[in-house]
Amino acid sequence: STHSLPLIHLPGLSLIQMPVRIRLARIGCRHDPHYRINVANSWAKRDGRHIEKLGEYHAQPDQSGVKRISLDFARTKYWLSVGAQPTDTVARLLGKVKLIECIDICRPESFLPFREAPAMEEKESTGDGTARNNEFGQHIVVKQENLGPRQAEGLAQRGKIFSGIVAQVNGPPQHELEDMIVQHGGRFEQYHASPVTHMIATTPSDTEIGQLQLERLVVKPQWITDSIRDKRLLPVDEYQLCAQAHNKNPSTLSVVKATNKIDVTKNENENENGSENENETCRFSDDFVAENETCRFSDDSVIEDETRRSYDDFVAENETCRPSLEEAWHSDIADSEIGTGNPIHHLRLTDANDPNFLEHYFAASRLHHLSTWREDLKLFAQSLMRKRKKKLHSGPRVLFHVDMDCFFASVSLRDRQDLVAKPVAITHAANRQDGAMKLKDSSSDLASCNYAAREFGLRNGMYIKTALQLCPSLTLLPYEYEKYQQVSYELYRILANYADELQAVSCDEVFIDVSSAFPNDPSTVVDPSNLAEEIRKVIYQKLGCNASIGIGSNLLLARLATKKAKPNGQFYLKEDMVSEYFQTLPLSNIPGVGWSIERRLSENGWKTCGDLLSVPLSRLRELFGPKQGSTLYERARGIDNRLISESKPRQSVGADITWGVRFETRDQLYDFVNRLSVHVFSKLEVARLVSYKVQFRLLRRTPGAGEPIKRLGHGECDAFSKTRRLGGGITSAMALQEACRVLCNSLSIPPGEIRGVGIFLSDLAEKEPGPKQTSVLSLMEQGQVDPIERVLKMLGYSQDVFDELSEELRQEIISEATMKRHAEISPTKQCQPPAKQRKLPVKLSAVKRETKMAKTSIIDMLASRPSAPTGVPQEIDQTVFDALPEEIQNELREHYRLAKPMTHELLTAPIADCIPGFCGMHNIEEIHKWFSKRLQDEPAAVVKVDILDLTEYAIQLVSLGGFTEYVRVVFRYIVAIPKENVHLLPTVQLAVDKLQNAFKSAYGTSISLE
DNA sequence: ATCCTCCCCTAC
DNA sequence: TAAGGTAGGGGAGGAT
Ligand SMILES: Nc1ccn([C@H]2C[C@H](O)[C@@H](COP(=O)(O)OP(=O)(O)OP(=O)(O)O)O2)c(=O)n1
Ligand SMILES: [Mg+2]
Ligand SMILES: [Mg+2]
Repeated sequence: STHSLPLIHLPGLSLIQMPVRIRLARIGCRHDPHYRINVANSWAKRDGRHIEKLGEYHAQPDQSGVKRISLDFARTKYWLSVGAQPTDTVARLLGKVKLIECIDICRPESFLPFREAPAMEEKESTGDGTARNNEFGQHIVVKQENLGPRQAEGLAQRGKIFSGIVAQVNGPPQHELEDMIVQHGGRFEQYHASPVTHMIATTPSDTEIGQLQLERLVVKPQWITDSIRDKRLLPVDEYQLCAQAHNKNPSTLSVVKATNKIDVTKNENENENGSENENETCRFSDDFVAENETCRFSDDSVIEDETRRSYDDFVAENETCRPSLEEAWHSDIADSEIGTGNPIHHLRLTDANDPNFLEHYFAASRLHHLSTWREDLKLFAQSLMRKRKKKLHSGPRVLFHVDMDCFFASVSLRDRQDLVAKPVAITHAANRQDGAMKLKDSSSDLASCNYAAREFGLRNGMYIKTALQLCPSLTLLPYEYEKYQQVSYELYRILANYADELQAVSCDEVFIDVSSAFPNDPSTVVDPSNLAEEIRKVIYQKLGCNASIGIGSNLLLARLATKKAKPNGQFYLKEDMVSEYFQTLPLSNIPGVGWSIERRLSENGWKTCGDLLSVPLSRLRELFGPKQGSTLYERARGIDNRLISESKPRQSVGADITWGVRFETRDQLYDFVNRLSVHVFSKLEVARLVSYKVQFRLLRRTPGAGEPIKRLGHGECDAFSKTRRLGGGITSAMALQEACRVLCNSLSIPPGEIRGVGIFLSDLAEKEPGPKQTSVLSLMEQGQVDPIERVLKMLGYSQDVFDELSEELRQEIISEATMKRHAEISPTKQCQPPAKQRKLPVKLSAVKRETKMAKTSIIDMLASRPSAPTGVPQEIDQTVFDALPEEIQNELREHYRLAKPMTHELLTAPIADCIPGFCGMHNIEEIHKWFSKRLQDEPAAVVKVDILDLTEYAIQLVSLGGFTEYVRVVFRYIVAIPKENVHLLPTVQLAVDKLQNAFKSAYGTSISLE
């Protein structure tokens, strides 16, 4: 029966790419490594989710010196027969037990003696496995049958008790429970942050690992086992660990009701004027606001000096003639509150007055993710391309525009093969508990829908209620941000292998220049489609999702070609096709032509690119301005002179919240502005930039506008902004808060009217301008930095400490280290080192004076290590130590002796027992060492959890009180991580935000680097 | 001319 | 319930 699987047609994909692997997953502890032999999607993490377990392999010999392997022969044969690819190691194991030749032993779970370990050098077994000679390295050819990637069918045979269940297992026996869940149709998540439907735990403490589980359904493991026993999904009631955790208490419920009541009233009001419609493309307003009226509040008043006029003054003056009196709904809120005596905002957790609003909001916001990923990926792309040597190519340009098909939907559908052919959409509405009845009113956004859904007219960005009208059978799936991010970074890595140049566009979209893959001679005709095909195959194989590729000789053509290529295809828009292709191409298809410009064009009767051919350039410039006019003129003709990856460094850093903003008092507004300031300043710090200019913006509900169509949305609004330059730069979060408060006051908008708040910093400069770039980075690129590294390593730190030093000190270190290196290299200078070394100015005292980070970390390192016989700290490489000038050696020894009693109190903190991975660690050096190793050994997804764990630990210290300096050291360490590991930027920003939040709620102020 | 401030628009 | 963010291009109109 396993061979009558339905076929899925996947054009252009040969079977060899079936992305199902048979591979090892490491389980067991450090000293008893053993491995599970799993069937898994090739894009899954090594120890992550698998489709089916086939057996186990014990790398350590047992007492009788035998290494044991257990294997379900029948299932293994089945998987091989449908094209699952064993990894090399597994192939060797299978070869050893002769399964590859399909011997007819079919004893499930049988143990076989296995005397020699195969080599364990492949990626999946990073553990402690030492590479050995590979005696079993014969290549195995696995029979490919005509089945395509229907890998999950094996699982279908087991029934789907847990279909739709996403569990996070916290207590033991974790792996076994996860296995059971997967084998019966469910899924599990490893990370605290991931959305799950059920948490499985034996004791309440198991759920305290993260702090986000408060609202989750927590059930005992028995629920799993009993459900499997009864072959059906049992109700959770009797298995809930702690009913409180899931059921809201009655008082909360009643408040929710009260809130709804008000919403109903508001909705009724809205239905009468109901001016906002969903098809509006302009986010803030339907109509253009008359010029010179946009700032009427500040214009009407006689404010000259913004700093001298407080908001209080404004309110006092306007108390008697409040412009908002006519705006009924605002009074409604105030009235109901007074009437019930029930301060709603205290209990309504979803709006901006919740102190944790930003954290929760950002965690859930797709557009926030999209934006931050884009910035991070720009840097990641740079770092990827820096490592590749530049190829020069003078032949014709060949540009690929690579874009994942229905990205969010595709990622989710990897694990839901049953849904691929059905219409599917990714949306927050998928998390709704209540029935489908209410979904048809949902104003939740549709982020991404698959192509089956698009046949019904569904489009990204629609409201769910609209989508359901067009397609009642639509399946809704929730966001899975972790996965999108992982796929994005992997996509970039893959494409960097093919690219001469690479330009990040978004998390699912990249331009690459692949010209050098083709001959210089323009007369030779080579079809770039083959290369595109190959890249798409690799993407599918590695990521399990389809990409489409547009090919063109400039960015515009490549971009337009992608539209035609989709889905799951490629298209070469050759230059000789341009005139025909563009004649009928709607102008709205030109990137940069959106809703507004399209309308202005159509007002002149221009709809297609062909229509613009007869319009003189001068006319277009007259109508649209010099730049936009010229651009339109060129784009309509297929002309695009932009160069790929020609991007300036970042020009601005900001944050903009236009959802959930509902203030009733001035203090609420200020509190929120303060929290947003902290966030923006920490973004600036993580980006290692300084800024000299603040722009503050408020969205004000347009007078007379109806209620927003989107729940807690901004509705129809006008935007008001003020800018302020700070000569000395914005030096702290508090300075930013002050600046924002001033600007906020000068805008003079009643809090109840505000629907959005934005803070944007510009006039940016590198935090340590000049020297940092020219010295450290360039030296590192030239490979001249090793002596510095040795010195710094010896000090227990690397680049991050170095960058904290003053310019002079760094310069000295560099010059000395460079000379030292030359001395080492050149034998003729052997006589010189003593003199040089004597001058080496890397004095610990100077270093310590310069930075607290260096001070604390060095002293801490010294304090935390017992003395070696020579007086050399054990962790310092003796040869490195010996190579140091005597002066430094002495200084090290001296500090080593002195430091311990002095600093113990300051620099040790309670052991973080509750944080996995940090057990027993209580000083920064241990943590640093741990991270250095993890950064080297572990994939980003794992280090990411480490960082979040460390953050949790720091947050616990904060809530304990005290340990401020220690937390600061941890904070600085975290902030420094992305400098060498750009791919961790998203995590670090998240961690920093969390830490800042915790610090602020404990101490009322954010923590600073200094 | 060029810069500055306050916007608007666009893309994902 | 719902999570409508953000960086960059650019225009209008005033100041320099
Ligand atoms: N209004 C939008 C547009 C996009 N996205 C997110 C979800 C998309 O999956 C992702 C990529 O955007 P694309 O424009 O590339 O759209 P898709 O990849 O979903 O579909 P397509 O096949 O058209 O590229 O960005 C979003 O959340 N909201
Ligand atoms: Mg896409
Ligand atoms: Mg895209």
